[in-house]
Amino acid sequence: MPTTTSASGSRPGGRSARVRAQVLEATGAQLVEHGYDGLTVDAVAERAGVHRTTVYRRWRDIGGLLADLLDAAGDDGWEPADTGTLEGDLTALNEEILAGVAADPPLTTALIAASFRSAQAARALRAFWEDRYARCAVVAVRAEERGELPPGTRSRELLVAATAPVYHELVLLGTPPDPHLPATAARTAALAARAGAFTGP
Amino acid sequence: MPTTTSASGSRPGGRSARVRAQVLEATGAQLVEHGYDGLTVDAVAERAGVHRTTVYRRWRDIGGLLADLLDAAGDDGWEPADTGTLEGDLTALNEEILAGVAADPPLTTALIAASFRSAQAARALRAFWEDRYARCAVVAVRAEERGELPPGTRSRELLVAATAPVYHELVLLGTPPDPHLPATAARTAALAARAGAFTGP
DNA sequence: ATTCTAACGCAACAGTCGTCGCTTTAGGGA
DNA sequence: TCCCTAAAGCGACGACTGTTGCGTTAGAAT
Repeated sequence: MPTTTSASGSRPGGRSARVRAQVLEATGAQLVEHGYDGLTVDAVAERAGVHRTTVYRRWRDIGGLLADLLDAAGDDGWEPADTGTLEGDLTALNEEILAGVAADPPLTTALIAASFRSAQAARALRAFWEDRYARCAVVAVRAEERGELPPGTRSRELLVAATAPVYHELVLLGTPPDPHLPATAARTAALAARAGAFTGP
Repeated sequence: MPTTTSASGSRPGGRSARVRAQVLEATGAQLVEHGYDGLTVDAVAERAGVHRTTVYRRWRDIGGLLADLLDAAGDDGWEPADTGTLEGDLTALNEEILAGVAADPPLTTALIAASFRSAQAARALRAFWEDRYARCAVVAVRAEERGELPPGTRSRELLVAATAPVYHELVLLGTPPDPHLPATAARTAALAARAGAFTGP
């Protein structure tokens, strides 16, 4: 997570960039240590050694902070695992999701919660997810090349079918993490995909 | 939505019940008219013609109000539609979900948002959903009886697989409502179920 | 080196949220 | 009918959030 990203304003060098780096780092640290409820603008500002008004002016609210954090995080070089089978790839993906959602501190949940309070955070989180799904398209491509899938399979639908149950159980239904939920959801989606559920008009 | 439910306290008659009815009705009306952001304890109290502290003492926060509202709503006689086919039943269910989430005012979204702020609201919402899933079990039973499904299909898994993509797309990913999302998600889940994805160990 | 200005620091402010101690009232029981 | 008490009313309070006007500073331009 590089913190040297240049600010987009007209004075990128020196202080602005430094303040941004300090504040974003403080945001992440505060979120990790005290969860979403402990994530107030005041706490972040104090932790970053910066005045409250500076944060309010540049980021508007906590949602803005998280959005900025997410934009930076989205630029990492993440790629889906390549296990050799469609079901294996989807399972690995779901296991990452499960680990992320069930993690302590609940970073993902905090971001989702924030997205309900801040349109800015919501946009950033959705962009992050869409980017992730786009990167995962290769999973379907590989499966097609191996002959595991009918040609023309719509990767996004397949990926949503595979991952949605994990999010749904953990985030919305609040069921305790089931260690083989990732595999069963992946298997179900792979089965449907092989049967052609995501091809055709 | 009957508002004559008796309060569970030790003084059920008269004032307590009247206040509860007034406050719950005001909560619903305020939510419908001004959305979740306009749903403050103060606004509800004023609307109900009741003092702020009364609301804070009996319901603690907005989450408590919504939880109480949900408990009342869960007692309706809702039943899943019976269309004659598994896929039809699941599609109808998904269409109800889509309508609920995409509705204006966004009642469902407001409840979900509240569940991230209030553990009480979260519990109530989850109980509501589990109750709905339990009532939907009959969909799988009917399908089994028609020979559409292998015996021993786990209804909850099937229902989650069918409905999760709808919630995921609309609530988390924020994609605009796709009118045939309900049908495609239902078809996918039904396909997997027929192939035995939800049977066995 | 000097100047100029975008960005930050600062203090005071209004608005909101949730709590507390006390008083008043309604309604159930004798 | 009278009393007793659970519940509601009331005002004040502290904590937090977000804004504004103004002074200060760092660093970019020349």
